[in-house]
Amino acid sequence: MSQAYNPIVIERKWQKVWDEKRTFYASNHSQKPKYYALIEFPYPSGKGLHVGHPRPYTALDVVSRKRRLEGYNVLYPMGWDAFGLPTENYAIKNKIHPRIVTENNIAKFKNQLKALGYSFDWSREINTTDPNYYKWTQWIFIKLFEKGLAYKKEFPINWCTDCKVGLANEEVVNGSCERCRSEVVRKVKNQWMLKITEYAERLIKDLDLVDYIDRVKIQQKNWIGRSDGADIDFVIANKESKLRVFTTRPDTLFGVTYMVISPEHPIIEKYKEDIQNLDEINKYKEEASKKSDFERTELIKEKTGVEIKGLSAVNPGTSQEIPIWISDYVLMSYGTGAIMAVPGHDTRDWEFAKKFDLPIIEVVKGGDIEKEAFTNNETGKLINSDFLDGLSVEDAKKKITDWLEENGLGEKKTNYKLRDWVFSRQRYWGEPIPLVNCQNCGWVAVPEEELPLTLPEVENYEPTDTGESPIAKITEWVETTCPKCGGKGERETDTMPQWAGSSWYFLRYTDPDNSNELASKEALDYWLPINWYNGGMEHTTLHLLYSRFWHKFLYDIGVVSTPEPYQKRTSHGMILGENNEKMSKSRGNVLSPDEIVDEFGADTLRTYEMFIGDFEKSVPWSQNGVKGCKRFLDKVWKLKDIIVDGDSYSKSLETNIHKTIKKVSQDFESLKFNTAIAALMTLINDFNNLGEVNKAEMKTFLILLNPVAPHITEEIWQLLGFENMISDQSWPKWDETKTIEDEIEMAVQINGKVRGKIVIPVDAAKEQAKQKAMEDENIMKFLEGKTIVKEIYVPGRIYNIVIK
RNA sequence: GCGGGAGUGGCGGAAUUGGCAGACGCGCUAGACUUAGGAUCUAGUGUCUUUGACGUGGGGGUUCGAGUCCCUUCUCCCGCACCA
Repeated sequence: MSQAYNPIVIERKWQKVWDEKRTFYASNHSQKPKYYALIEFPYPSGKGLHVGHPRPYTALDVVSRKRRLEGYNVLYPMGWDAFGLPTENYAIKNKIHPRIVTENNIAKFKNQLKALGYSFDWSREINTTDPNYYKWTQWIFIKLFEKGLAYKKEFPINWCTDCKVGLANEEVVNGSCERCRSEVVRKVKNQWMLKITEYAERLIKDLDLVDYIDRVKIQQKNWIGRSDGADIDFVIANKESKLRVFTTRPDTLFGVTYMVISPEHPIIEKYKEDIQNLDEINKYKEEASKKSDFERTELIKEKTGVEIKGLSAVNPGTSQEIPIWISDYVLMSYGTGAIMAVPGHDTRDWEFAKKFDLPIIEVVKGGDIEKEAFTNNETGKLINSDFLDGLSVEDAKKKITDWLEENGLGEKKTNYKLRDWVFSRQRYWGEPIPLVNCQNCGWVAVPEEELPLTLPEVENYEPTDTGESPIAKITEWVETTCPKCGGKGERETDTMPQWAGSSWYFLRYTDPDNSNELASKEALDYWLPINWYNGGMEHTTLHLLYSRFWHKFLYDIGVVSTPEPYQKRTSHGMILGENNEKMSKSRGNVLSPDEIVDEFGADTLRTYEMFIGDFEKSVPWSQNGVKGCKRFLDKVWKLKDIIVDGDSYSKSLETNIHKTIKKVSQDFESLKFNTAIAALMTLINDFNNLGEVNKAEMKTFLILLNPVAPHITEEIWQLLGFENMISDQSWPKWDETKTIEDEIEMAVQINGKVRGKIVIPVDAAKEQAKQKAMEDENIMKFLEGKTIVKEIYVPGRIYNIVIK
């Protein structure tokens, strides 16, 4: 009788062996083909890991371990995305330096991760708060600045009233702070911005170059929000100025019966002398400005607006004079801040026109514009539109755009919803923005040799209500000399957002200790692109988009050689609490991996994380499910008791083994970890039903299971006296011809209903199947007295007899 | 409203893409072993009026055959939200 399965002892033992042997260290110089697998590095919060974290980590650990066995030089690194507000808030509350808090949290996270036996190359561990790291974050910022992609702008930003910090558009959810759920208000601030919009088109187009799951591509495309149309100039009657609008439906030009401009539109100020109802207009403007964005979106039901009396525009199609209105449903931040209103064919314009009794003209036939706007642009035909009459919407768009361009009235135009990235944060725990403001020279970059520009020590990290970073109070740090002219200068006191350090971290892993460059060209060229990157859907329009932008910029300045950082992107579903609710401290359903490891072992946790359900969907935790996986590993452990000699697969198991190799190999590649494990469970049931397993079969089984449960499989391998370690073996291959059973059980249907089963050779002819079927009592019973009308025989699949 | 995804046992989920629905696991039932069982093993487990019928959210259709394809409809989840 063998000893009992003791995961605690076994797991510590093998983790030590892997550490000492540097089993999973990746080499930058290898004859093997490279493979770079990546998961999103965690933010080391004080709470430690919860059982949701290991899901993606285990998945790519499985892939990484499989790749190594397949002969690849694999890089699977880990690090810490450690700048950020929670740490700073904790530091403020407990009066501990954020650096210390970060260190402690990292130590905790690292211990937890180590206990799970991941094949990370720990020699490449990085930390975004390490000055040797953020030196290069600052360096990239300076490059962006030098290329004109970082600029400072007076800008109404999203200000979180609780965090006291400006937020990116991407960080505002339903008018509140993504992090703390507090109200977000508009606050005009001078902010550093990054011109991500300059890359909008490439960020869409280059999605064609990569293999991302569809929902990620779609979400990014929607976020960037490309729309094609035209800019059209409307002359303001009896004035020099023109009112430029953007429209996606230039074809409806003849249906424009009025215009609407945003309350903030500069034309109002310009022609205020001519406006007869200026008081009314100003009152409306004031009310609009008081509304927060939250209110604006909440109160979308009823449209409001005021006609600007004294000004009117001329429709360039019809040459008729049309009124100009202001309304807050037109946003200054998109397009030109003015629209041409086509109430017949735009829902919002239709509502507005109905409410204010403005004329509605039908210019596309096909709907009933008395009842609602007709917006279908596929079936409609143009009418009441002069030279466009009779054309389809698509053709009319082309023709009118050409006409506008020929007559100097407008031009083809593409707009994007994507906005530039608000890059300033008024907090302490972030990378200092390495710029100096000089009275003579303006903004000047800190010279490269002075990087990193480190954070100064401060008395306290409290954010200020004035919206200034706590660093602003450290005058000896702020006051400096201009790097350019040597005159008096002041440092920028805003810091970078949390997303900065994570926008390029995957590059640093390739060469983490380099002090001359962010990474050597050689290392970057060797490892890039990342072959497989898995991460959360919540980062699709944040980190994933930002890092693609930075990577493209680095590509443009010759730092990296691939236009895209990630060749493949997948995403995991969330793990919910047992009560089917999102795990959170307030709900009290947070589960730490430590508890599972202590009670069942890391291999059980890893197996369960992979077996729990569809990898891409969210799924509730089940403690019983964990036990089931422990039982499975107990069974694996006990296989030692039924092992027999044999250096090739036995006849009775050969097909099963080949089938399992195929299934597991393929499923590990396609995120179907659950069915891969199910196949291994089935195989072990077969072993037990047979009462024996030979050494050749056992070896294959252990290697197949190894990526999921690495400790127990190495231990059994050693206990059985097999050569070397599993990590030195090769991934088993399957023989396609051997995955097919010689004989199969085939269902025999009568009129589509299963009435019997026959056992026949897989490649048997119809006659043979028929003969067998006729021997079946039940089938004969159904055939009795009936005529066979038709027979469908699909070899290896089905035999269906149609009778009357 | 727009975009994306999903509806299959008591639960998590399978189904070679049009070919035996419910693999695998959990749970449950019975039995064995046991001082004991929240351990282990064995057998069973979609529903029903059980030689059979019904069954993949509902309704219709195509087909020898539909969870899978087509039409229609309902429900839920996620993302965006007056983007002209």
